[in-house]
Amino acid sequence: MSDSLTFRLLRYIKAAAETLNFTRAAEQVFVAQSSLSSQIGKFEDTVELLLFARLQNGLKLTSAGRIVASFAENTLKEWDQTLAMALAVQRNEVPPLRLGFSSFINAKLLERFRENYEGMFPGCAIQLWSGDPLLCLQRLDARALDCAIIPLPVDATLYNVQQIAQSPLVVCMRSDDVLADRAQLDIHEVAERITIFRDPELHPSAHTRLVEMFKEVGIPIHLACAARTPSEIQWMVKERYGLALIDQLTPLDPGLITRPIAGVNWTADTAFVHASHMDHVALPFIERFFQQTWSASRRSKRPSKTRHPEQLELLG
Amino acid sequence: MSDSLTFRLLRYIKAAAETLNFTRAAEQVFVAQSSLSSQIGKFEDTVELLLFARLQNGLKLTSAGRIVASFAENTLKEWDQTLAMALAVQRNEVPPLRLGFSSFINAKLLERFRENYEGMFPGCAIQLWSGDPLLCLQRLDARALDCAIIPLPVDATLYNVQQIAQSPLVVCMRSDDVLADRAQLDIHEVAERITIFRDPELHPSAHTRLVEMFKEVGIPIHLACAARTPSEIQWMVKERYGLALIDQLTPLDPGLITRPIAGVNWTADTAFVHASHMDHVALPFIERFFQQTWSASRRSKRPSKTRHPEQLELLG
DNA sequence: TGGAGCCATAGACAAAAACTGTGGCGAAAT
DNA sequence: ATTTCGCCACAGTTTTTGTCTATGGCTCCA
Repeated sequence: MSDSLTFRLLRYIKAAAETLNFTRAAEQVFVAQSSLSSQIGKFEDTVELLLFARLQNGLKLTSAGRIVASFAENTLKEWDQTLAMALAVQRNEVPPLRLGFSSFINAKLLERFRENYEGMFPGCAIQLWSGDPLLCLQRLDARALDCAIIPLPVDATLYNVQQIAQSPLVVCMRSDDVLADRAQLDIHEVAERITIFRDPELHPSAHTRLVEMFKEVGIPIHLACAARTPSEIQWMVKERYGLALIDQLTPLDPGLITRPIAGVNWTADTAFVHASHMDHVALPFIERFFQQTWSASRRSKRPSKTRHPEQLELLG
Repeated sequence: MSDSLTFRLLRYIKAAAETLNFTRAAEQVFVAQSSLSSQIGKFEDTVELLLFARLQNGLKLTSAGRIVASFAENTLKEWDQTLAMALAVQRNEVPPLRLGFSSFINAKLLERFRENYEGMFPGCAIQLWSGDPLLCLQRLDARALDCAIIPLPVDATLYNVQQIAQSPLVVCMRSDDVLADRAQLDIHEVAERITIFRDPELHPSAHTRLVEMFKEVGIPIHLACAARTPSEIQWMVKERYGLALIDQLTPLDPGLITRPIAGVNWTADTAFVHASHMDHVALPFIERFFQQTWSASRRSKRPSKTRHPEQLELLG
C-alpha cells in the first residue's frame, strides 16, 4: 500500500542513503537520531523491506534500498518542481516562456506546442522570438531565451537537445519545371541544379552537415543563392534561380511543387533545445512532455515509414 | 518544503480530482468525509495552494490543482511499481527477464543492456531467447517472452516499441572484390549485385520495407540467397554468392570488408519491444531507463551525424 | 417549505512521530 | 586489557497529527 509512506520519510531515506550514517542523516534533516532510525525501521517492518544492512562497519544500502532510495530522490525532486510550478501558476507569476524558433521549422509544431502548453498551464504566456538557430542559441546562452525549437544539428554537449520531429527533405521546383512530371528524382540528376540554400551563417553546423551529405553522394555543393527565410527560398525558386531542398511539410506557394529524392533519405530534423541552467519553472514539465509524447508518437505511428511531426498530444 | 505531504494525501487528492466530490472521494479511500476534507484543506493552507475551487455547483480543479493531481497520480503509480520491484528484488523473486533477440541486432546492445540490468538489479537473471523477429513477437503474444530487442519496423499499434539504436547499412563484400578500392559505392552500381538477404519470413515487415527502399531508388530487389543468420550472410558473401547489406557495426569475418553507400541513408534500426500487458515487474524501469538513456545518448553525441548504439549508460 | 446532497467545523479520541535518555556493541586508542 | 568513542537500537514520555462522530450552513429541487 502507498500509506505508511511520507515525503518526510523519503527525505530520511535519501539522507541516510547518501550519508550511510543515521546519526549524520538525522542532523541533515534536523531530527533526533532516534526518530530517523525508528521511522526507517518501522517502515522497513511495515512494508517488509530491508533498505539498509546494519553491519559492524556501518550501514550499507541493500539492492531493494537502492531502488527505493533512487525513487525517493526522484520523487522529491519532482515534487519540488511541481510545487514551484503550481505556486507560480496559481499566483499568475509564471514568467512568459521565451521561446525562440527558426522560421525553417514547421509552423504546426509551434501550433501544437502552444496548444499543449496552454492546456497544461492555462493563462501562461509564450513569448515567441523568431530568429535563426545561431541567434537562438546565443540568446539561450545570454538567458534571453528559455528554450527554442530549431533545426538540428545542435551541439548536444552545450545544450539540452531533444529531437521532436523529422520529415524528409524534398526538392522544390516550379510546377512547369522539366522535371515536374517525374514522380521522384535521382539526386544525381538534380544536384547541380540545387543552388538555393539557407544562408550558411544562419545555422553553420546544419550547413556543414548539408555539405557532408552532398559529399557522401559524390557531388560538390553548389551554393549560388542564400536565403534567410523559407518564403525567400520559394520566391527564388519561382524566379528560376534554381531548385532548393525543403522540408516536405513546408506549405507551398502556388506554382511550386515538390518531388521526393530517390536514393537518399535526407531529413529535416527539429529539436527542442534549452540551456542546462533550467531557468524557467515550466521547463522540467515541457521536457518530460516531449520525452513522453515523442516516444508516444513513435508508438502510435510507426507502420508507415514517414513520420509526421503533427503527432504531439497532451498526456495526462 | 516536501513535508506536510503524505502518500495518503496524494491518494485523497487523486480521488477528489477524479470524483470532484469530497464525499464520494472519501468513500473511495475509506475515510470519513471530514477527514479527507480537512486534510486537503489543511494542505492547501500550509502550502498556500488552492487545489479545488469550492463553487455553488460543486468542486472544480484549479490549474494548480490539475498540476498537483497529475503529480499525485504519477507518483502513486511509480511507487507501486517501485515497491513491487523492491520486494521482488529483496526476496530474490524477480522472475528471470525473458528477453528475445534477433541475431541481426548488434551484440553490444545486448551486452550493454545486460550490464545495466545487472547494475540496477543485481542478481536478477536474464534469459536470452534467440529468435527471429517474427518469432519474438509471437512469443510476446503468447507471454513466453517479456520483451525483445529486434530490428524495426515493428507494428507499434500492437506492441510498445522504443527505438534504441540506429546505424547505417553498408555493403558487405570480399576484400578482393573489384569494388574494394572504392571508398563508397553508388547504390545503382551495386544494387543488382546485392542478392543476399535475410530470409524474408524472419521479419516480413522489414523485408517489405527493404523492397520499398529499393523501389524508391528505382531498382527491383533481386533476392537470390536467403540467410537466417548474419554469419550465414557473411559466409555467402565469402563464397561469392553476391553482396549483402549489413549493419555497419556487425563484426566482420576476415576476408570481408564493408563500404558505405553514397546517395542513400539506409539504416538498421533496433528497438526494445514489449507487449502492453507489462507482465514483468522490471519492465516499467527498463522502459524509463531506455527513455532516459535514449535521449541522453542523443544529448551527449549529436554533432557527428552517425549515432552509435553503444551509448547506453546507467542513469541514477 | 422541507428534504437531499454537499462541504466545513468542532470536540473527543486514537495513532503516530518527535524528543530525551540509556544501553550495547565494535573499533580505535591508551 | 581497558577505556573511549562513534554508532545504532530501545524505552518512556510528550507533542503532533489524523480520524471519527456530530452538527451546522448552504444550495438545489420538488
